[in-house]
Amino acid sequence: MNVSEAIQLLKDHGYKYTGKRVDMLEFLSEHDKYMSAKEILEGMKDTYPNMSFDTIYRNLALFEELEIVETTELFGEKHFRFSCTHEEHHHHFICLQCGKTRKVEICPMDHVRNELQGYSISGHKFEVYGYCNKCH
Amino acid sequence: MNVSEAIQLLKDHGYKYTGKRVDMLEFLSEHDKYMSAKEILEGMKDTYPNMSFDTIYRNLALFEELEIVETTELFGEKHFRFSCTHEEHHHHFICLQCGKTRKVEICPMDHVRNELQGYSISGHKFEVYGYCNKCH
DNA sequence: AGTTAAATCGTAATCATTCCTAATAAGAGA
DNA sequence: TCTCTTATTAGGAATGATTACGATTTAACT
Ligand SMILES: [Mn+2]
Ligand SMILES: [Mn+2]
Ligand SMILES: [Zn+2]
Ligand SMILES: [Zn+2]
Repeated sequence: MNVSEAIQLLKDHGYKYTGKRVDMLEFLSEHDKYMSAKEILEGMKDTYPNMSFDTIYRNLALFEELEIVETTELFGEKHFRFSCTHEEHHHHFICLQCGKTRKVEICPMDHVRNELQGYSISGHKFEVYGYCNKCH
Repeated sequence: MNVSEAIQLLKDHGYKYTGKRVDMLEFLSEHDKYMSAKEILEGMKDTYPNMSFDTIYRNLALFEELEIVETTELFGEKHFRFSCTHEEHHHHFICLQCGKTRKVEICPMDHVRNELQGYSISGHKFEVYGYCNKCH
């Protein structure tokens, strides 16, 4: 996933092309980290000083629906990052200080499916928490 | 972990023995599932019709601190279940309909530590979501 | 340029969780 | 058992993230 692909995805689904959406997508794609709605709004302040929280949340929800972003819960708040879905399925180490992520290649699901035969599996989450070199 | 051990743990840390705490612990230990604060309050209604949300949240926070319960985020709300810490480290399949859990023995961390050398790892989460036999 | 529906702003409402204060009760000691 | 101290609790207010809403603006199409 990159910004152009994301914009095309929006168009394909009949959504409009707006400067605010492009800015959000660019901001997200430039940061390899999980960010809260507030942080993302903050990042828009330069170009769009009066951008509304409603716009942030509505667009993030849309991005999530189209799998343009992936989300997780950190410190009781929803956090968002640009999707890694172009790459092969993987998970993340997440720095609890700065939110930065690092790929973790191992996915435990391959081994788990045997263990859970007969269950209807719809998803899974695997995240490693800690502190990156800069924040340690 | 069982109810007696949990009560002893509270005493050891200088906390008082109250009927409400015992009831919460028993209710939690009787249910092998993740529950919200509201569900737990609801479960207390028979014996303590006027129990306050503050009491629920305060005691749950205390239980969490003493590792009597373990928590996760489901549907945007914090959920709690009686701890499995007496057993060897493991993870859970969680039914998104009824909250029931099932042990998953595999823990991916053994394989991951090599991948993340140099990082300071403080925790991890691995959960499998889906629907149990009854809810499927 | 005109039309239409989506997008946005600003603000109000919602909902889970936390905070606060006065009243209550557990535990320790006399 | 009585008293004292301090933790615990109820009830309601406050907080903070997220969602909903009506009025206005704007992208996309003709
Ligand atoms: Mn990634
Ligand atoms: Mn378990
Ligand atoms: Zn996986
Ligand atoms: Zn593990």
